Amino acid sequence: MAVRRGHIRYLKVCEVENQGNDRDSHKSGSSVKQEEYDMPNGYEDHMGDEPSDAKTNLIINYLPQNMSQEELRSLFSSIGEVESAKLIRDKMGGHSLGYGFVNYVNPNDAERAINTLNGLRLQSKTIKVSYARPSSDSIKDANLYISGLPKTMTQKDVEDMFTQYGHIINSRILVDQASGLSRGVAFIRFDKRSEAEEAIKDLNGSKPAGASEPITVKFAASPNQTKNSQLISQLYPTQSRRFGGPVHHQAQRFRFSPMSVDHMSGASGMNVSGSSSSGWCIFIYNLGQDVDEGILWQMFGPFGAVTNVKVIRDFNTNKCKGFGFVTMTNYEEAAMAIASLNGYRMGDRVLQVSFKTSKSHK
DNA sequence: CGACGGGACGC
DNA sequence: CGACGGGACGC
Repeated sequence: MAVRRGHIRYLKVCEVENQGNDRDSHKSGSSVKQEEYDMPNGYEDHMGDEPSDAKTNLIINYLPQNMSQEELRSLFSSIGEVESAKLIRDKMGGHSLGYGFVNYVNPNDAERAINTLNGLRLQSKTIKVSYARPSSDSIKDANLYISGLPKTMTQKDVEDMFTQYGHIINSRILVDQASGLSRGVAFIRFDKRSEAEEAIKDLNGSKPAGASEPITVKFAASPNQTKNSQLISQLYPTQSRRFGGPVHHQAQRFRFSPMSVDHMSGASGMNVSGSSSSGWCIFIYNLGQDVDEGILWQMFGPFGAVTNVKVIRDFNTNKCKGFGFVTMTNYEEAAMAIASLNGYRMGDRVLQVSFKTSKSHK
Protein backbone atom coordinates (compact mmCIF):
# COMPACT_ATOMS: atom_id res chain seq x y z
CA MET A 1 0.00 0.00 0.00
CA ALA A 2 1.61 3.19 -1.12
CA VAL A 3 -0.25 5.32 1.33
CA ARG A 4 1.00 4.80 4.81
CA ARG A 5 -0.47 5.68 8.08
CA GLY A 6 2.61 7.67 8.77
CA HIS A 7 1.41 10.33 6.42
CA ILE A 8 -0.91 11.54 9.02
CA ARG A 9 2.03 13.00 10.76
CA TYR A 10 2.26 15.56 8.03
CA LEU A 11 -1.09 16.94 8.87
CA LYS A 12 -1.33 20.63 8.58
CA VAL A 13 2.38 20.99 8.26
CA CYS A 14 1.99 22.12 4.74
CA GLU A 15 -0.85 24.50 4.84
CA VAL A 16 -0.43 26.61 1.81
CA GLU A 17 -0.18 30.31 1.92
CA ASN A 18 -2.52 31.84 -0.57
CA GLN A 19 -0.48 34.33 -2.51
CA GLY A 20 0.34 36.21 0.57
CA ASN A 21 -3.08 37.50 1.34
CA ASP A 22 -5.32 36.10 3.93
CA ARG A 23 -8.15 38.47 3.67
CA ASP A 24 -11.24 36.88 2.38
CA SER A 25 -9.48 33.63 2.31
CA HIS A 26 -12.63 31.61 2.17
CA LYS A 27 -13.27 32.83 -1.29
CA SER A 28 -9.98 31.93 -2.80
CA GLY A 29 -10.92 28.59 -4.12
CA SER A 30 -7.87 27.84 -6.15
CA SER A 31 -5.41 27.21 -3.46
CA VAL A 32 -5.47 24.09 -1.48
CA LYS A 33 -5.88 25.80 1.77
CA GLN A 34 -9.37 25.88 2.98
CA GLU A 35 -9.95 27.51 6.25
CA GLU A 36 -13.63 27.33 6.66
CA TYR A 37 -15.23 24.02 7.00
CA ASP A 38 -18.80 24.94 7.30
CA MET A 39 -21.41 23.36 5.15
CA PRO A 40 -21.82 24.21 1.51
CA ASN A 41 -24.17 26.98 0.61
CA GLY A 42 -27.70 26.55 1.68
CA TYR A 43 -27.13 23.56 3.82
CA GLU A 44 -27.49 25.05 7.21
CA ASP A 45 -30.86 26.40 6.40
CA HIS A 46 -32.90 23.30 5.82
CA MET A 47 -31.42 20.41 7.59
CA GLY A 48 -34.65 18.57 7.33
CA ASP A 49 -34.55 17.73 3.66
CA GLU A 50 -30.91 17.57 2.79
CA PRO A 51 -29.41 14.33 1.70
CA SER A 52 -28.33 12.19 4.60
CA ASP A 53 -24.70 12.38 3.52
CA ALA A 54 -24.58 16.15 3.65
CA LYS A 55 -22.27 16.06 6.64
CA THR A 56 -20.48 12.86 5.86
CA ASN A 57 -19.66 13.05 2.19
CA LEU A 58 -16.37 14.63 1.21
CA ILE A 59 -14.81 15.52 -2.08
CA ILE A 60 -11.10 15.02 -2.36
CA ASN A 61 -9.24 16.99 -4.98
CA TYR A 62 -5.71 16.98 -6.34
CA LEU A 63 -5.02 13.36 -5.69
CA PRO A 64 -1.83 11.92 -7.12
CA GLN A 65 -2.36 10.38 -10.50
CA ASN A 66 -1.37 6.91 -9.42
CA MET A 67 -3.46 6.74 -6.29
CA SER A 68 -6.03 3.99 -6.41
CA GLN A 69 -9.49 3.93 -4.98
CA GLU A 70 -8.32 1.40 -2.44
CA GLU A 71 -5.54 3.70 -1.34
CA LEU A 72 -7.97 6.55 -1.10
CA ARG A 73 -10.22 4.52 1.10
CA SER A 74 -7.34 3.34 3.19
CA LEU A 75 -6.05 6.82 3.81
CA PHE A 76 -9.41 8.13 4.92
CA SER A 77 -10.19 5.05 6.95
CA SER A 78 -7.43 6.13 9.26
CA ILE A 79 -9.84 8.77 10.53
CA GLY A 80 -12.92 6.68 10.92
CA GLU A 81 -15.24 4.20 9.33
CA VAL A 82 -15.69 4.92 5.65
CA GLU A 83 -19.05 4.11 4.20
CA SER A 84 -17.83 4.44 0.63
CA ALA A 85 -14.88 5.73 -1.33
CA LYS A 86 -15.02 6.54 -5.00
CA LEU A 87 -12.17 7.56 -7.21
CA ILE A 88 -13.35 9.28 -10.34
CA ARG A 89 -11.80 7.89 -13.45
CA ASP A 90 -11.81 8.77 -17.07
CA LYS A 91 -14.72 7.12 -18.79
CA MET A 92 -12.76 5.73 -21.66
CA GLY A 93 -9.26 5.17 -20.44
CA GLY A 94 -10.05 4.47 -16.83
CA HIS A 95 -7.22 6.55 -15.48
CA SER A 96 -7.74 8.69 -12.42
CA LEU A 97 -9.10 12.18 -12.90
CA GLY A 98 -7.41 13.21 -9.68
CA TYR A 99 -10.41 13.54 -7.45
CA GLY A 100 -12.84 11.39 -5.60
CA PHE A 101 -15.48 11.11 -2.92
CA VAL A 102 -15.30 9.67 0.53
CA ASN A 103 -18.45 9.19 2.52
CA TYR A 104 -18.08 8.53 6.21
CA VAL A 105 -20.48 6.77 8.47
CA ASN A 106 -20.05 9.39 11.13
CA PRO A 107 -20.23 13.14 10.53
CA ASN A 108 -17.65 13.72 13.21
CA ASP A 109 -15.16 11.70 11.27
CA ALA A 110 -15.87 13.69 8.14
CA GLU A 111 -15.15 16.88 9.99
CA ARG A 112 -11.99 15.46 11.44
CA ALA A 113 -10.92 14.29 8.02
CA ILE A 114 -11.19 17.80 6.73
CA ASN A 115 -9.31 19.18 9.69
CA THR A 116 -6.53 16.69 9.47
CA LEU A 117 -6.21 15.60 5.86
CA ASN A 118 -6.87 18.80 3.97
CA GLY A 119 -3.55 20.08 2.76
CA LEU A 120 -1.87 16.75 3.18
CA ARG A 121 1.01 16.25 0.81
CA LEU A 122 1.04 13.10 -1.17
CA GLN A 123 3.93 12.77 -3.51
CA SER A 124 4.00 15.99 -5.48
CA LYS A 125 0.41 16.88 -4.72
CA THR A 126 -1.30 18.69 -1.93
CA ILE A 127 -4.75 17.28 -1.56
CA LYS A 128 -7.83 19.26 -0.81
CA VAL A 129 -10.52 17.84 1.41
CA SER A 130 -13.88 19.53 1.69
CA TYR A 131 -17.53 18.75 1.99
CA ALA A 132 -19.05 17.52 -1.20
CA ARG A 133 -21.92 19.55 -2.47
CA PRO A 134 -25.07 17.55 -3.04
CA SER A 135 -25.05 15.89 -6.37
CA SER A 136 -27.13 17.76 -8.86
CA ASP A 137 -27.22 18.62 -12.50
CA SER A 138 -27.29 22.28 -11.58
CA ILE A 139 -23.70 22.23 -10.40
CA LYS A 140 -22.35 20.67 -13.54
CA ASP A 141 -20.83 22.62 -16.41
CA ALA A 142 -20.37 25.66 -14.23
CA ASN A 143 -16.77 26.30 -15.16
CA LEU A 144 -15.95 29.49 -17.04
CA TYR A 145 -13.10 30.35 -19.32
CA ILE A 146 -12.12 34.00 -19.34
CA SER A 147 -9.65 35.48 -21.79
CA GLY A 148 -8.44 38.92 -22.67
CA LEU A 149 -7.87 39.90 -19.08
CA PRO A 150 -5.38 42.62 -18.32
CA LYS A 151 -2.23 40.87 -17.28
CA THR A 152 -2.08 42.99 -14.21
CA MET A 153 -5.20 41.43 -12.76
CA THR A 154 -4.64 39.06 -9.90
CA GLN A 155 -6.71 36.10 -8.96
CA LYS A 156 -8.44 38.16 -6.36
CA ASP A 157 -9.17 40.92 -8.85
CA VAL A 158 -10.82 38.43 -11.14
CA GLU A 159 -12.79 36.87 -8.31
CA ASP A 160 -13.94 40.28 -7.20
CA MET A 161 -15.28 40.84 -10.68
CA PHE A 162 -17.24 37.61 -10.68
CA THR A 163 -18.28 37.10 -7.10
CA GLN A 164 -21.49 39.06 -7.40
CA TYR A 165 -22.88 36.41 -9.73
CA GLY A 166 -22.69 33.57 -7.32
CA HIS A 167 -20.57 31.37 -5.17
CA ILE A 168 -17.13 30.79 -6.61
CA ILE A 169 -15.91 27.27 -5.99
CA ASN A 170 -12.54 27.60 -7.59
CA SER A 171 -10.56 30.00 -9.70
CA ARG A 172 -7.25 30.14 -11.44
CA ILE A 173 -5.20 32.44 -13.57
CA LEU A 174 -2.96 30.89 -16.16
CA VAL A 175 0.57 32.16 -16.15
CA ASP A 176 3.37 31.90 -18.60
CA GLN A 177 5.61 29.09 -17.58
CA ALA A 178 8.84 30.94 -18.17
CA SER A 179 8.04 34.38 -16.86
CA GLY A 180 5.36 33.54 -14.32
CA LEU A 181 3.32 36.42 -15.64
CA SER A 182 -0.38 36.20 -16.27
CA ARG A 183 -1.46 35.05 -19.69
CA GLY A 184 -4.67 36.98 -19.31
CA VAL A 185 -6.62 33.77 -19.14
CA ALA A 186 -8.53 32.51 -16.15
CA PHE A 187 -10.96 29.85 -15.05
CA ILE A 188 -13.73 30.37 -12.58
CA ARG A 189 -15.93 27.59 -11.37
CA PHE A 190 -19.24 28.63 -9.92
CA ASP A 191 -21.38 26.57 -7.63
CA LYS A 192 -24.24 26.66 -10.09
CA ARG A 193 -24.35 26.66 -13.82
CA SER A 194 -27.02 29.35 -13.69
CA GLU A 195 -24.60 31.61 -11.86
CA ALA A 196 -22.05 31.07 -14.57
CA GLU A 197 -24.63 31.89 -17.20
CA GLU A 198 -25.42 35.17 -15.53
CA ALA A 199 -21.76 36.05 -15.41
CA ILE A 200 -21.43 35.34 -19.12
CA LYS A 201 -24.41 37.49 -19.96
CA ASP A 202 -23.08 40.36 -17.96
CA LEU A 203 -19.35 40.18 -18.41
CA ASN A 204 -18.69 38.73 -21.81
CA GLY A 205 -17.51 41.53 -24.04
CA SER A 206 -17.21 43.92 -21.14
CA LYS A 207 -14.12 45.87 -20.21
CA PRO A 208 -12.67 45.56 -16.74
CA ALA A 209 -11.97 48.84 -15.02
CA GLY A 210 -9.08 50.48 -16.73
CA ALA A 211 -8.86 47.92 -19.51
CA SER A 212 -8.81 48.89 -23.15
CA GLU A 213 -9.98 45.62 -24.61
CA PRO A 214 -13.09 43.63 -23.79
CA ILE A 215 -12.82 40.23 -22.21
CA THR A 216 -14.30 36.97 -23.37
CA VAL A 217 -16.33 34.99 -20.87
CA LYS A 218 -17.63 31.61 -21.90
CA PHE A 219 -18.09 28.13 -20.62
CA ALA A 220 -14.85 26.26 -20.41
CA ALA A 221 -14.34 23.38 -22.70
CA SER A 222 -14.81 20.03 -21.11
CA PRO A 223 -11.46 18.50 -20.30
CA ASN A 224 -11.80 15.74 -22.84
CA GLN A 225 -11.78 18.21 -25.66
CA THR A 226 -8.70 20.12 -24.67
CA LYS A 227 -5.39 19.97 -26.44
CA ASN A 228 -3.87 18.12 -23.60
CA SER A 229 -6.20 15.20 -23.76
CA GLN A 230 -5.95 15.24 -27.50
CA LEU A 231 -2.34 14.36 -27.11
CA ILE A 232 -3.23 11.69 -24.65
CA SER A 233 -5.76 10.21 -26.98
CA GLN A 234 -3.06 10.17 -29.59
CA LEU A 235 -0.67 8.40 -27.34
CA TYR A 236 -3.26 6.01 -26.07
CA PRO A 237 -5.65 5.52 -28.93
CA THR A 238 -8.82 4.05 -27.60
CA GLN A 239 -10.93 3.00 -30.45
CA SER A 240 -9.12 3.95 -33.59
CA ARG A 241 -9.47 1.73 -36.60
CA ARG A 242 -13.10 2.60 -36.32
CA PHE A 243 -12.53 4.51 -39.47
CA GLY A 244 -10.24 2.04 -41.07
CA GLY A 245 -6.67 2.81 -41.79
CA PRO A 246 -4.92 3.91 -44.90
CA VAL A 247 -5.52 0.65 -46.67
CA HIS A 248 -4.35 0.31 -50.19
CA HIS A 249 -7.61 -0.53 -51.83
CA GLN A 250 -10.42 1.65 -50.79
CA ALA A 251 -11.93 2.38 -54.14
CA GLN A 252 -15.22 1.28 -52.79
CA ARG A 253 -15.38 4.33 -50.64
CA PHE A 254 -13.70 6.70 -52.98
CA ARG A 255 -15.72 9.68 -54.02
CA PHE A 256 -14.55 11.86 -56.81
CA SER A 257 -13.53 15.23 -55.58
CA PRO A 258 -12.42 17.95 -57.92
CA MET A 259 -9.54 18.73 -55.66
CA SER A 260 -8.25 15.34 -54.85
CA VAL A 261 -5.28 13.49 -56.26
CA ASP A 262 -2.79 13.80 -59.05
CA HIS A 263 -1.89 16.76 -61.15
CA MET A 264 -1.32 19.01 -58.17
CA SER A 265 1.15 17.18 -56.07
CA GLY A 266 3.35 20.18 -55.54
CA ALA A 267 2.15 23.05 -53.45
CA SER A 268 2.63 25.29 -56.43
CA GLY A 269 -0.86 26.11 -57.55
CA MET A 270 -2.50 25.54 -54.24
CA ASN A 271 -2.05 28.79 -52.48
CA VAL A 272 -5.74 29.41 -52.25
CA SER A 273 -6.83 26.02 -51.10
CA GLY A 274 -5.90 23.92 -48.17
CA SER A 275 -2.20 24.42 -48.29
CA SER A 276 -0.22 26.47 -45.92
CA SER A 277 3.28 26.59 -44.66
CA SER A 278 2.35 24.22 -41.90
CA GLY A 279 0.51 21.65 -43.96
CA TRP A 280 -2.73 20.96 -45.71
CA CYS A 281 -5.92 22.14 -44.13
CA ILE A 282 -8.95 19.92 -44.58
CA PHE A 283 -12.54 20.99 -44.10
CA ILE A 284 -14.98 18.52 -42.63
CA TYR A 285 -18.66 19.26 -42.82
CA ASN A 286 -21.78 17.69 -41.36
CA LEU A 287 -20.31 16.65 -38.07
CA GLY A 288 -22.70 15.93 -35.23
CA GLN A 289 -22.98 18.40 -32.43
CA ASP A 290 -21.23 16.14 -29.96
CA VAL A 291 -18.08 15.40 -31.89
CA ASP A 292 -14.87 16.46 -30.30
CA GLU A 293 -11.27 16.80 -31.34
CA GLY A 294 -10.49 13.27 -30.33
CA ILE A 295 -12.83 11.96 -32.99
CA LEU A 296 -11.03 13.95 -35.65
CA TRP A 297 -7.70 12.61 -34.48
CA GLN A 298 -9.06 9.13 -34.72
CA MET A 299 -10.48 9.70 -38.15
CA PHE A 300 -7.45 11.28 -39.76
CA GLY A 301 -4.57 9.91 -37.75
CA PRO A 302 -4.50 6.58 -39.57
CA PHE A 303 -3.83 8.32 -42.86
CA GLY A 304 -0.66 10.05 -41.80
CA ALA A 305 0.79 12.99 -39.93
CA VAL A 306 -1.86 15.20 -38.39
CA THR A 307 -0.61 18.39 -36.81
CA ASN A 308 -3.83 20.05 -35.76
CA VAL A 309 -7.52 19.40 -35.39
CA LYS A 310 -10.25 21.86 -34.60
CA VAL A 311 -13.92 21.48 -33.94
CA ILE A 312 -15.82 24.71 -34.45
CA ARG A 313 -18.22 25.23 -31.61
CA ASP A 314 -21.05 27.50 -30.75
CA PHE A 315 -19.98 30.13 -28.32
CA ASN A 316 -22.73 29.55 -25.83
CA THR A 317 -23.40 25.87 -25.98
CA ASN A 318 -19.93 24.60 -26.79
CA LYS A 319 -21.60 22.23 -29.19
CA CYS A 320 -20.08 21.54 -32.55
CA LYS A 321 -21.51 23.78 -35.26
CA GLY A 322 -21.28 20.99 -37.77
CA PHE A 323 -17.82 21.46 -39.13
CA GLY A 324 -14.18 21.36 -38.29
CA PHE A 325 -10.67 21.43 -39.67
CA VAL A 326 -7.77 19.05 -39.75
CA THR A 327 -4.26 19.93 -40.81
CA MET A 328 -2.08 17.23 -42.28
CA THR A 329 1.57 17.57 -43.10
CA ASN A 330 1.81 15.62 -46.34
CA TYR A 331 -0.27 16.21 -49.41
CA GLU A 332 -0.49 12.57 -50.41
CA GLU A 333 -1.77 11.54 -47.03
CA ALA A 334 -4.22 14.40 -46.91
CA ALA A 335 -5.53 13.50 -50.34
CA MET A 336 -5.90 9.89 -49.30
CA ALA A 337 -7.77 10.90 -46.17
CA ILE A 338 -10.11 13.08 -48.18
CA ALA A 339 -10.70 10.42 -50.78
CA SER A 340 -11.46 7.90 -48.09
CA LEU A 341 -13.44 9.98 -45.66
CA ASN A 342 -15.50 12.14 -47.97
CA GLY A 343 -18.91 10.58 -48.03
CA TYR A 344 -18.15 8.64 -44.89
CA ARG A 345 -21.23 7.87 -42.92
CA MET A 346 -21.06 8.83 -39.28
CA GLY A 347 -24.19 7.81 -37.52
CA ASP A 348 -26.96 9.12 -39.70
CA ARG A 349 -24.84 11.79 -41.28
CA VAL A 350 -22.78 11.72 -44.42
CA LEU A 351 -19.60 13.69 -44.02
CA GLN A 352 -18.21 16.01 -46.62
CA VAL A 353 -14.46 16.19 -46.58
CA SER A 354 -12.35 18.38 -48.81
CA PHE A 355 -9.44 20.73 -48.78
CA LYS A 356 -10.34 23.94 -47.07
CA THR A 357 -11.29 26.72 -49.43
CA SER A 358 -10.13 30.24 -49.00
CA LYS A 359 -11.83 32.66 -46.73
CA SER A 360 -14.85 34.08 -48.42
CA HIS A 361 -17.01 32.31 -50.93
CA LYS A 362 -18.52 29.03 -50.03
C1' DC B 1 1.97 22.97 -9.22
C1' DG B 2 -3.79 20.28 -9.00
C1' DA B 3 -9.28 17.99 -14.07
C1' DC B 4 -15.18 19.72 -8.58
C1' DG B 5 -19.43 15.84 -9.66
C1' DG B 6 -19.97 9.36 -9.50
C1' DG B 7 -23.46 6.27 -8.57
C1' DA B 8 -27.69 4.89 -7.13
C1' DC B 9 -31.62 4.68 -4.44
C1' DG B 10 -35.38 2.55 -10.55
C1' DC B 11 -40.27 1.24 -12.47
C1' DC C 1 -31.88 22.62 -46.42
C1' DG C 2 -27.36 23.50 -43.94
C1' DA C 3 -21.38 25.18 -45.32
C1' DC C 4 -14.71 27.16 -44.47
C1' DG C 5 -11.75 29.12 -37.75
C1' DG C 6 -8.21 32.03 -35.88
C1' DG C 7 -4.94 33.36 -29.05
C1' DA C 8 -4.62 31.58 -25.26
C1' DC C 9 -8.65 25.45 -22.15
C1' DG C 10 -4.93 24.41 -16.87
C1' DC C 11 1.63 27.47 -15.16
